[in-house]
Amino acid sequence: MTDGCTIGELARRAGVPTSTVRFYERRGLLEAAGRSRANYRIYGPRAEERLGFIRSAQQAGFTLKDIEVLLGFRDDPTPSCGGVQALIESRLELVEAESRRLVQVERMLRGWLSVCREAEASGRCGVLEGLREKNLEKTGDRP
Amino acid sequence: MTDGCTIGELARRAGVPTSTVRFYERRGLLEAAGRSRANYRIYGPRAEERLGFIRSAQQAGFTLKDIEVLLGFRDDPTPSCGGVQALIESRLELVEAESRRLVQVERMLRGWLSVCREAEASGRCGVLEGLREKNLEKTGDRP
DNA sequence: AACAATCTTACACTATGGTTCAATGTTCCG
DNA sequence: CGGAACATTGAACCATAGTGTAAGATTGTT
Repeated sequence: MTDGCTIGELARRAGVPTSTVRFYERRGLLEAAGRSRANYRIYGPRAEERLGFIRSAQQAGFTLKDIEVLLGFRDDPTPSCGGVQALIESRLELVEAESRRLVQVERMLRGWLSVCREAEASGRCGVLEGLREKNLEKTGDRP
Repeated sequence: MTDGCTIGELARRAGVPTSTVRFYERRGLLEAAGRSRANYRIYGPRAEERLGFIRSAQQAGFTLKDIEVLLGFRDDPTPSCGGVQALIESRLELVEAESRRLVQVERMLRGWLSVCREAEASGRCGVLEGLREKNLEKTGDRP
């Protein structure tokens, strides 16, 4: 018993509600924690790290399902690393694509805004006319 | 009766399933279409444009709820344009923030990948060790 | 001892954006 | 005429990622 904290502590450190921690356990992302005599979940630093990993992976856009796979690779000393690599690569591609898409979206929104402001300057509300006519000038979306 | 197409036609043009078109109608995003004698929905070019607008706005990350508001401003010649502008501006900020975040995520993923590849080169699968130890080197996430 | 805070469980519910189904009616092509 | 392809409806259902609730046990503080 060098350390070990309750679910509330762990959740606070990770910045998630306790309900989420329990939810991850139900989903099998966090292994069932040890229990205190009062049946409270007791977490060690490994759980904290694991939870941190989950949140990071989530930030990267991995679904919980993907994260299950990633965690599986961490847990299992299998020599076939290809699966993770593929997963990460494909996520990277998606992120890159999304990045490019957001640039287009940004341009679109700025366009809308400028229509809005021009119109404002000239008294009328231009959002309707502007958007009605130009629609969005189809910012090339085909892959 | 210059033109007017069925739901299937409209859906095909917009690249969505017919079920989605009906769903949008249920949600009030598309006004109830006119009907043929056989009670088929008949759409004109305005509906097509409106559907296009919805999809574009969705691409920009607006929720259907937001889009309801945007469409409301298009429909209603109210002189108070501020609401839309605010909506668009706030979306733009979110998109910018997300753009920045994705750059971080990209770096993170590349980091994971390089660990992965190094390890591969040296025979072991490094994803576990690598990710276990560095976790993700906390790519500064605080706003 | 009393009281708040924290923990336990199971189950139900939320929001978002649709999709699927069954039963039935209509239109088009050969 | 017949069958394929399309249309109609309401209702139920899906995935994702949780959140909320009730009812009770435990722990820490005063």
